[in-house]
Amino acid sequence: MEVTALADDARGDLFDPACPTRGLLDRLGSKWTSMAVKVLAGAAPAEVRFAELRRRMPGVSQKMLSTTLRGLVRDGLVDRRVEPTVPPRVHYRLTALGLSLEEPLSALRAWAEAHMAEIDRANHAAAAEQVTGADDSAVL
Amino acid sequence: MEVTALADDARGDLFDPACPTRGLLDRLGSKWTSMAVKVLAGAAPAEVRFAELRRRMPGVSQKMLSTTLRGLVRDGLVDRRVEPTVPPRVHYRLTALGLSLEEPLSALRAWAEAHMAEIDRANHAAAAEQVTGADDSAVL
DNA sequence: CTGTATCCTCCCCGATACTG
DNA sequence: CAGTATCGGGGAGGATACAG
Repeated sequence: MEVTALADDARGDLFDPACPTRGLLDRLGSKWTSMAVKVLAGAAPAEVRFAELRRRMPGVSQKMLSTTLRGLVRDGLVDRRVEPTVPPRVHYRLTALGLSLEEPLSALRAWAEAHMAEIDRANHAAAAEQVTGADDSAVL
Repeated sequence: MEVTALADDARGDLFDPACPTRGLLDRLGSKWTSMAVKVLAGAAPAEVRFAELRRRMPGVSQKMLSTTLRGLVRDGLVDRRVEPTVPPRVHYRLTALGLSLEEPLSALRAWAEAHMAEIDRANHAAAAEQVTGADDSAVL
């Protein structure tokens, strides 16, 4: 692996200071991050083990869960505690910073649950216009 | 181009109903979406023209702005109004749905502005541990 | 049990050029 | 002015195998 250890998980040196939101959304946008935060937040302040975390995130692979958690730990949003047994047990929990993120994030989740169906309908309507020859005057 | 017109902008038939948040974050995660919403929300209820929008989003290309806006229109978050002049003028503004998204989204922006620097520091600290041989006892 | 190492595929996004 | 068409690089992320 050599010197590549430096660039290991680095997602670039962040972003344009004028728009920190992009840096945050790049992270939350990665497929499993928000779900991991959700599960960890739901269990807080208790810890969650790797396998348990995986069970609560249907569809995630070992690799992606590992990668996701490493990113969160690196960002200081999650704490990682290793129980030095054989086999090892690894526990994760949100840091104070991670917990503080849960608040605005849950607001976004609430919006999603309330309005994503509407977005879904808008998409299907747009698709329908395509097949009907973009005849928008008759829609509805 | 043929029948591909159907699949044109379709980002899949959405997502697992159990997690509408993923569908939303997939959209907000795309590079220019959140910025476009921000600019449009800042101008609301006024409309913003394509070129003006582009000026307020430093670094965006014509193609990506066009693609981003098309996605937002398709999702029902943005309205598009064409002034049939020569050359044409096209105006964009958030729909009621788009405006409602701005609320939780601005909360996320506030969190980002308040805490991304901290995440930045955590990342640099993690990088530093790599070069020092993971000696975390001496950090700080 | 909790990871890491490879390989490989898909698609996001940027650059560039062209159109009405 | 407001787009669309095309090409190409690079990274996200899934499958699989292996390790401590």
